[in-house]
Amino acid sequence: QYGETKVQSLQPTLIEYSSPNTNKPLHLGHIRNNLLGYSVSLILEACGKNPIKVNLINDRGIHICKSMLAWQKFGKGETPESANMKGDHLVGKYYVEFDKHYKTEIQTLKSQGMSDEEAAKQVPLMLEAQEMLRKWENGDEKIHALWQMMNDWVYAGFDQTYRRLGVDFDKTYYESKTYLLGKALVEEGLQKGAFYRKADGSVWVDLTAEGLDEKLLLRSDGTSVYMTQDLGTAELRYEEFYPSQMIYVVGNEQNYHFDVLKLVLEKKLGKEFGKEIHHLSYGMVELPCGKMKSREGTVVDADDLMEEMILQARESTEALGKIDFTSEENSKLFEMIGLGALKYFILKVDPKKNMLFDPAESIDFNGNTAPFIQYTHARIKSLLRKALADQVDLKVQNSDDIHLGINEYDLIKMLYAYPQVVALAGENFSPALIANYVFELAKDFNRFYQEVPIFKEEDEEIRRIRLQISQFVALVIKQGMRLLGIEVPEKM
RNA sequence: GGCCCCGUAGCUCAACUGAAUAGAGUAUUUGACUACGGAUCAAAAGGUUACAGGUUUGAAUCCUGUCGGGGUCACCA
Repeated sequence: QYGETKVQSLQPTLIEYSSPNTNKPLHLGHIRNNLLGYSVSLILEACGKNPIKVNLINDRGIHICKSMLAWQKFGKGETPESANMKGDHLVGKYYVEFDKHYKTEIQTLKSQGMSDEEAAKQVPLMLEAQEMLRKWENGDEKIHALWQMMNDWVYAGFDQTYRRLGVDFDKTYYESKTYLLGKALVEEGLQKGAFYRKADGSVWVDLTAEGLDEKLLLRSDGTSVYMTQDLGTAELRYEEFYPSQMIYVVGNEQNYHFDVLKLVLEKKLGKEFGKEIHHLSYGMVELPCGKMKSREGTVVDADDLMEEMILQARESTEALGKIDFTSEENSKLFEMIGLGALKYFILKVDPKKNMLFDPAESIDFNGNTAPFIQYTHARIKSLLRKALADQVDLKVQNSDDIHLGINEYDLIKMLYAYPQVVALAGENFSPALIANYVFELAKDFNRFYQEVPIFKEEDEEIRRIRLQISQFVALVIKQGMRLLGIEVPEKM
């Protein structure tokens, strides 16, 4: 029952993760982000904290206008229904479409003798997109209707992806509603003399004394930038929840951004809550060919990947000839194994580190993998079913006078360590610690299982002890895997 | 170029934050009771922890330098 306590009166711990853009579907990088955020929230909960999961959807800006414009120009009224496509994929298709036309137009301009820079400034399609953004910001009704419609398509798609991945949120913020925040803080900083205004009206903060650069906080036209919004959003959340900690699950490419964010809040503005911000920075998922780039089509799509994993689980299971279940049980099992393998593959790596994903070799089902652990669990459950059928009483009668073998001793020691592992994982925000522990436990059990007879053991008392150890191992495996967001089957 | 992160078996990852012989998985080779479920287990082999110095009783871990890889330095988010 580790992990089931939740003290409501505790100050909450805010954890932001996922934070997608609404111009394209989720990919492998988001998967690492989502799995981490969700798992860390479960681990914190198990450590007696009160996590609140929040998502901040980037639903406005030039990139969304690109998709909108491309759809308007080339879409011929296509909808997710008419195209028989998930909404996020459809919108993503037009984002790519925009880029294609953009490149053609820029080529045309260059062939007319323009320089790269000149051409980039004058691409008609880009000018139109910028015009669209201006209209959006001025509240143009038609543009807002289009924006709303296409975003709704995307949300429907995201919901499906999130649900399949098994993650959720307590609260969702939309950037369209928060992007104006932070201006008051900028004003405050100006009055304190922490920031300064340049001749063109733009506002800056000088962090050169802290070893960083000068950073823009407000454009010369008075509009806010990413940093401004993040300052404002942090304050908003602080006032809304009074959290003891605010965790941001964001890739390590934004380390610099968060250094600045903390510095500005803590040192420049003297905000206490700046201290409570923690950037849970995770490494990138690299492909054998290098970094993922959406424009070059080298992204691994989240939906495709999940589908592929589940398919592989099916094939492996059928190859092993284990299909004496009903078809409904089957599909549930294949999801459990396929998604389990994917989640474990990603979570077992230290979050801080970059990791490699090779689609060709795909994800193994043997060795240090979720299916291995799931198999161990299923096997123990099978033992326990047999014990139940044979009406074996698991209760150890006389625990004083028992000689444990080295295998039993090791397993018991291992089981005892579990709460410490969870605590450590909580302190370090590292699901990997739990993954590695559970794997060790499963491995130790398999050795035990292989080397030591259970039902064939003649001494009744020893038999009971072995069964009980098995039962506990299964329990801890199940609990540990649950903290990774991975389910574990009764049989497989 | 400035700043930040990383470099551990062929490959993918560990190493309780400075401790004793650097561990797993995978790939390779070999073996396992007519099975309590073989998606398992056992064994062999695989390393000068990128390199060179330094600190320490003790370094993969801390410091300095070199080489190699990545990130970041937008009036994008």
